[in-house]
Amino acid sequence: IEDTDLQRSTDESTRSIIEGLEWLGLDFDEEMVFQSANADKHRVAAGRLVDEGKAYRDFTPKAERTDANVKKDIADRARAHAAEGIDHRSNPFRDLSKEESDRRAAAGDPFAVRLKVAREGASQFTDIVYGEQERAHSEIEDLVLLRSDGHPLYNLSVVLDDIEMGITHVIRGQDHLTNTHKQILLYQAFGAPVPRFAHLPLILAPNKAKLSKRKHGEVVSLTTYRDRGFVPAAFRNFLALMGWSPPEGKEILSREEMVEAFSLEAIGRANAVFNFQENDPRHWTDDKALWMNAEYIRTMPLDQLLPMVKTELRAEKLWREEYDDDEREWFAKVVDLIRQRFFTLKDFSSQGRSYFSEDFDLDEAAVRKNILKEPRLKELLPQLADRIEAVADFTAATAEAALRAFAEESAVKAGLFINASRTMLTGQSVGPSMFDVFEIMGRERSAMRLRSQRPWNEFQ
RNA sequence: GGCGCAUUGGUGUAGUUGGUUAACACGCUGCCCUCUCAAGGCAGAGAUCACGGGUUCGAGUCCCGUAUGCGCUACCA
Repeated sequence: IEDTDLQRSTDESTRSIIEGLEWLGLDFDEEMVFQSANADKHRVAAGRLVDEGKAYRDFTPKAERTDANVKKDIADRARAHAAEGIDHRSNPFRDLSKEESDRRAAAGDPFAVRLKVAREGASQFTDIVYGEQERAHSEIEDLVLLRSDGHPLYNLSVVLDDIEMGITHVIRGQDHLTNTHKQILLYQAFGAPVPRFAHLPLILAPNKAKLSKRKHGEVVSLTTYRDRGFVPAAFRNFLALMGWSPPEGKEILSREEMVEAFSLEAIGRANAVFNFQENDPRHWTDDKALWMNAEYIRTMPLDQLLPMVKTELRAEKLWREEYDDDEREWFAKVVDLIRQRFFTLKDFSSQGRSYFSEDFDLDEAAVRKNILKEPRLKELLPQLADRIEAVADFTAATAEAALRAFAEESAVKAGLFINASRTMLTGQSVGPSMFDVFEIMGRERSAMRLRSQRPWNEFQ
């Protein structure tokens, strides 16, 4: 956990990272290391570099900058320096004698510690994703290792911790590609072997801006996907496809298959756009992510889905202990039936509500189209309820036979009864095959709902 | 301002060492199936491979330039 900047790194932010990884099923084998916990060691190491002459104390007073205008500041200063013909890297303290430096430090003058970057030469490395990288030392400023308050900075801390942990491969965002050269200089200063690097393309917002929590809100947070009904494996699968593609072209991959198929070499170099429309609830996140989630919901092993549905129903106070006990089989059948057209786990408690509770809404458009449009239904539906109730061995097939027979007697199309029944029983105009719904709802409940007066009471 | 990285249909990507009609997934359109909506099946629209030069018999693939986007250039990470 790279939390060297204690002001920005909050418990909240690290908890969100950890929860997100856990939810995705990305667990880890070793202990979690907090960079901030090793600050003392990092300070000592920087001091050693000063003693060896590889770093120096900079007594220049700290320049105050705000996050908002750093980029502009940097550009402005670079322009000014170029105009006046001064080397922006020049620093009067770089070549201060050791005695003078020690004397001022002992006198209590505040100082930052900077790495003394060679003026000549270049650093290079082979990135596993981006290939050969080279950067002249003249492009690298004498980076600050320790702030004047003694606080170690990120570039120093990562390198030191990675050396201590024996890290062999550093895999991170492309935003660190050019920083890597500085870190290599540090590995060399400490006489440690340089690890392999693999930089990953970034994920951009639809307007191609870098995706950030501040600008794009909850759509970037993993916990959002958990809370809005994503199956972890589905989102993990979708995410894996941003910037990487499986060699065989098969896109739906289990964790095991992904481990098998994955290689750093197959990662692309262009940033990926995460396609979502902030103000459209139907497209609140990437369409393909939504599709992938639906695909998982309808095809994953039922016994893996059931606990997720249980959690969802419980959160919405729709869960009954019988579903784990006497009605276990029934519950599994309902879920299997309705999951076919659901996109998120949330749908089980919203669109699927009528299967688990008598307290469900009637969709007004559905009621008008399927029930109120045909006035005779007010008379016929209760009669249909009688017929349904009279069915001896109640199944989808026998319910269908009864309904069709009554339709013929009443000289109406079966479709009229079917669509009306769907709305009476589920409140909706769409859903699974109606006879399966009858069977699932059962004889009593079906008859009772067919006799309901709600459509006329609520919409007339 | 300097340096770096990238650029294939709306989105995610595939396109081996340059070689026929640029492939797949999502999305979109139509048809079939059908009690509705999905799913599924079939068909289809959509890309002058950012632009301009060059090398070559031949370039999405190689070279140069331009543009655009992103990143770094911080006593942020």
